[in-house]
Amino acid sequence: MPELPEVETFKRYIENGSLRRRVVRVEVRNSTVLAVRAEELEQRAQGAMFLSVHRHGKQLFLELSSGGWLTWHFGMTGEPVLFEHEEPRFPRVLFHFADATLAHDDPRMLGRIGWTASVEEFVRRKKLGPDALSISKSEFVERFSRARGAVKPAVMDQHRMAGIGNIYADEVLFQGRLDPRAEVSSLSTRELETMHRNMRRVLRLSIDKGTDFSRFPRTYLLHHRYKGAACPDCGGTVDTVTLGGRTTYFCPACQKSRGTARRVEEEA
DNA sequence: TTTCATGTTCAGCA
DNA sequence: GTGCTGAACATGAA
Repeated sequence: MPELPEVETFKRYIENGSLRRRVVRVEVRNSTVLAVRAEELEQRAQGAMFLSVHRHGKQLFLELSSGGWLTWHFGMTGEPVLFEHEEPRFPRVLFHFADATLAHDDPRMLGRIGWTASVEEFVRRKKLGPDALSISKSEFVERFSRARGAVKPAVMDQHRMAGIGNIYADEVLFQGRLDPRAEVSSLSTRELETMHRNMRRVLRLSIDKGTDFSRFPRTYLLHHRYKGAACPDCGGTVDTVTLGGRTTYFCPACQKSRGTARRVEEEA
């Protein structure tokens, strides 16, 4: 579930019931999801409280009353679940409060929980770009002006800008009727500014709707991510192509570009 | 049974 | 350094 809007929703979820409660016990069911030794996590979190939550891109940080921050990434299938009796299906790490538990529920175990002394230091070490909802129009234009290759992988590159993943990259490009294969350096400043605006609109709308896709406009492409789907705009058939190693859904009729990122030499 | 999946990382190559 | 591809991680769902 987790791209920027989902992680922002997780942030609010945690703020809404998991702050300032004492962690009486940390239970690690699968150390695969740990980016820190289990003993260290227990030592730092047990007896402590979560004071605040910060988000950068798809990364979450929980401030610990004992000092430093818990780093929490959700991978492809992770999510936080606060429960009292009904345990979720795939709890990998559990923070037990006196009368409730906050769990990292994650079937595929691609998420990671760790610790850092400073959010800034962590962002620097991971080389994460600016957050997609915080980046200014001018910095967006500047950073994408320096990129080469197809526009979609550039938008998903967390080093360039953090927060956009496969689903939202496709949606942002569809909203702007941009070909995901278009050479990013062929885009004008005006087109980049429009992309920045579309990106903010899509992310904000998703957060406003609680990331519930069923509440998204029917004009959105994300309702049409399956083989043979019809484009919500022109009714043509949605096509797929692999970009950045991920399946990309787009409407070849609506999303046309002057040039694609494929090298001419390779086509000869 | 096979294929795919809202992510990240790394090796190998141009 | 930049970009691209494929594989690995690990498991459920279609």
